[in-house]
Amino acid sequence: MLPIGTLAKRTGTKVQTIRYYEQIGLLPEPGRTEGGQRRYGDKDLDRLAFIRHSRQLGFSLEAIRELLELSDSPERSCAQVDAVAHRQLREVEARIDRLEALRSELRRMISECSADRVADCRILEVLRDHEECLADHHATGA
Amino acid sequence: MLPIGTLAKRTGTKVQTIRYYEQIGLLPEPGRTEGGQRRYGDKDLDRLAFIRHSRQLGFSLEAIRELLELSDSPERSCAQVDAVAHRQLREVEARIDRLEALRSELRRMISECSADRVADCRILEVLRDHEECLADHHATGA
DNA sequence: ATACAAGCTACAGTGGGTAGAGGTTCAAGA
DNA sequence: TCTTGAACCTCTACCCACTGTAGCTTGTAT
Repeated sequence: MLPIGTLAKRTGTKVQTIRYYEQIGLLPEPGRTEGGQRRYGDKDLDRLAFIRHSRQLGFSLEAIRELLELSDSPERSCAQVDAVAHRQLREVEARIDRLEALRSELRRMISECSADRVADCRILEVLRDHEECLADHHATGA
Repeated sequence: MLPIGTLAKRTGTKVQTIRYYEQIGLLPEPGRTEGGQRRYGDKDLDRLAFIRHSRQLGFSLEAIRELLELSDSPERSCAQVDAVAHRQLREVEARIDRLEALRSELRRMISECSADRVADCRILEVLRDHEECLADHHATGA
């Protein structure tokens, strides 16, 4: 039975994060010692590893919750798993598109500025006047 | 003199966001009517437009604060403005790189799964076992 | 005079954690 | 067995950039 610090090291997770996952119901409440310290088994290790790997691939905790539930019913069709993964892929692709648009805007802006003084700086001018605002008014994921 | 709702519409900002910008000192405290309602002038409109354009390009509020300060001293060299813009460009490029890595991982994962049942699902398997974890343990910007 | 849209303040919540205060427990060495 | 000290515990607040709500007040048009 592993204490929380060991679980943390093995999975590359912070101790607080593990407790946070427990708090939001992503990890089950583990057993405790008489003194009240958490003790984990291999199943917990696997589950946490699953969560961390999924996070590394950009899945939200809600999506991970869904994947974990699905993986608990091994006889079901995996179409739903596929759907979650595709959704994630689409989200990543959308973020890339958005960031690539930003990148070219920034590059253009920077390349146009050859001024010395702030008063003539093209960068600031673009930021002030920026006519062709980017399509939407959403956040940029900054 | 414009009330806050008009300013909001003209700049594509929510009313609460304008009050938030004021609260954190990004917008100056405007004049008020006798009854206590905010009234804005053209300078405020310009400043808010600058902020929104910069946000659309992904600049953080801290970076915007810096840009606004710089643009208040028109005789200074614009090298610092350039530096802020370049820093932003590098951040965007880094995020793109990261997301492109995620995208290919996701694509590979999805393409490998041709199972019917959750029990044989390659996607879940990859999430469980994912050996070659991506380089770092940072957040993904999700 | 009245109706009602639009304004006001203050506080809570989002996602995904992270940091710290202040106290307790576990395990190893003497 | 005692003592040390690292690791654990709970609870709370903080990060970013907003967004939403409750409950009230003000401005404006008719």
